[in-house]
Amino acid sequence: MPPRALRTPLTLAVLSLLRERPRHPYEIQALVRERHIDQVVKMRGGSLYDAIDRLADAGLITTVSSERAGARPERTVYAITAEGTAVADALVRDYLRTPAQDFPVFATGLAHILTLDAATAADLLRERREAIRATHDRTARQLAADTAGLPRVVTLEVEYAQALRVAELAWLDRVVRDIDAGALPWLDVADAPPSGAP
Amino acid sequence: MPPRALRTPLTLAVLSLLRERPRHPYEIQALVRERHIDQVVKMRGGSLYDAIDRLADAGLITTVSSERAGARPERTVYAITAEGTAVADALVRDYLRTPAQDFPVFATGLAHILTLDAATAADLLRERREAIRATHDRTARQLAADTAGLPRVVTLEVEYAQALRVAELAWLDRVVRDIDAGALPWLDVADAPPSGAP
DNA sequence: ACTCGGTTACTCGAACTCGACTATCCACGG
DNA sequence: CCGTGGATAGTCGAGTTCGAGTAACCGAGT
Repeated sequence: MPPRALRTPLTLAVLSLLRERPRHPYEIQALVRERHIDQVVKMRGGSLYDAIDRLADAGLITTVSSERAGARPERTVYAITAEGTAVADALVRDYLRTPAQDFPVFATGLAHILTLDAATAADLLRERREAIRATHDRTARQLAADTAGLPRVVTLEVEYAQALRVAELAWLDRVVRDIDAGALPWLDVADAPPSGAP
Repeated sequence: MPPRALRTPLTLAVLSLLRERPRHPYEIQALVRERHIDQVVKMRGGSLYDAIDRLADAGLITTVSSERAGARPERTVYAITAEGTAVADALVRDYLRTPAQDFPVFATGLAHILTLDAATAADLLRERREAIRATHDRTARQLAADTAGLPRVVTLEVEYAQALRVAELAWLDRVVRDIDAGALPWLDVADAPPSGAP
């Protein structure tokens, strides 16, 4: 099992794109944007080049050629190796099978909600709800348009994110209503440390 | 607005604990574990000390004293400053109001599901469902026990995570059923790049 | 002709993260 | 009384991430 740094969402994206055919880093970057993979995988600036270097050092990908068009910087083309394919496969299985410890920042916000008063909290949650509702509606339209062209299996991750959005909307609705109705008793900050379970 | 590195879930946790009263780093670390804040906020080894150093450099917290008990390492006690309190407040509001771009690794897995065949994928998703179901049941019992003691408002983030779990379970049920029934047409890998939207 | 913005294609250093390590004290069994 | 394991408290350096910078090319205007 290769080290942690070779088993990240970004390295998986790289391996997958190289699985289709050899490419150079910039092409990968462009594809990640074009196919909206960056909505699912965090990719910022130079970290892609770093990831590719690591993969090459570990032998999961190899240099195929080094073209140069004019006096522009060199383009190194990489291809996936057998080990790379194996790792990619194992990674996909892992990601699907094992629920990971994600740390959504909203949960952090909720853990500290008692530093605010009830009315303010309700207002903020309402704002959040509207923002999510907007994203939801946009995604719904997009998914509807897709069903006319794309097979469902290629947009599963969008469908999943949408399902979570629906659930969060419903949850926010309930909580906001409860706060407004006084059905969610508030506490004085001094009494209650902003914590989780006991 | 302070830089990104001072506006992370971990720094917020530190600021919140110091809001209660001055503490030294190890005490903060212990509290984070004790109150299960580490279920919501990523905290590994020395990163806490790094975060505290940064907060101190930026003046959001200050050294109050440096006790030494016996020949043990020194314990530096920190307290929150007015700026620190302001930043913590703004952060909580931000986290509650603005839906963030989280990157759940499961979505990455889904984006690459076509590198597997349908039967394998269904098996993996079933495994995932059972794991989540287990967590769900454990959490449900814990929440039920809490209602006898803790006010609901202090376990909101647990309730939220649970709501998302329920939604994911339902979604997984549907997808697994559809795959089993052949109602989710699969594609040949060659035809379909593992991508998101068009 | 000239420059202006956009695209191509990386490079680099500063900042950040993380796990492994250090070192002391204390309680307790043998 | 001696060692052993856990709690106390933090250090360190190697490895990673990130944003800003560099630098050439290209087409469309003016």
